[in-house]
Amino acid sequence: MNYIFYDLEFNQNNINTPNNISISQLPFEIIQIGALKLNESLEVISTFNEFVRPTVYNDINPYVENITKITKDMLAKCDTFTITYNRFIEFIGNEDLVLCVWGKADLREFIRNIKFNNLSTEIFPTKYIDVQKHTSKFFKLSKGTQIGLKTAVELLNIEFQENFHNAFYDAFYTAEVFKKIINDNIVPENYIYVNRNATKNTYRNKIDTVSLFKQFNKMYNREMSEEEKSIIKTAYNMGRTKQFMK
DNA sequence: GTTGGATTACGGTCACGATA
DNA sequence: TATCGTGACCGTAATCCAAC
Repeated sequence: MNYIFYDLEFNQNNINTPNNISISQLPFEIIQIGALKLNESLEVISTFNEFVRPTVYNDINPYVENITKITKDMLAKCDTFTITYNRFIEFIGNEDLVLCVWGKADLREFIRNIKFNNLSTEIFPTKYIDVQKHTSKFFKLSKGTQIGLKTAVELLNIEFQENFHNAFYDAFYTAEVFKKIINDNIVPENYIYVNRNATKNTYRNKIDTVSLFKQFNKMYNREMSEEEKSIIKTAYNMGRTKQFMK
């Protein structure tokens, strides 16, 4: 089984350059894919490093440009996502493989970009290892706390070669971290893409507590106490559910 | 069978920390 | 700056069970 360590750099909407694409459709557009293929002995057998010309957010968000050092000019002559994705699929090959990523965001956004470009997700592997999750476990971090890649590299005494926030080098560092923490408890999982926006519950509206308490203040001609506010809020919710209606 | 209290399961919200 | 995942917390609904 081969390991594909990959990382992505994204561009996102720039508030100063509005476009016609709904942010929920494609909040992050991939502008760089970096990857390393390792064999079962964790030896690098091939690499992949390509920039992607954006077609949605054509101007690089200043924040993204600052941390990635990727400029609009650098991407002007690059291929679009569709072409680069096909080359990436060729790169990973047909062998048995597992994707290794630093956090599940790179899986989610990769699939979202594939779907947005009307490409097939059938050929995209679903077997993955979240190296960030296992590294957090390795360092026995409290639940909900995820270690950053740079911190992990420092704590594991991995030699710095390049700056972070470069997809290829971040993939490289992810592989180096993995080599340090690998153990028998780390097994591949199956990734299921969920479009969060599509599953958001829309029937429940938020209570305007400010207006609600203001109304009570007016009715009783005084400020409601914190305890009273709590009771009012609970009673209001009970009324909405009609659970005590006869 | 009905009632009412206790427990459990589920889902929504929020804060936090991570990503680019 | 925008977005998302995770876990804690909270409230509601469903379920269980004892008492009658």
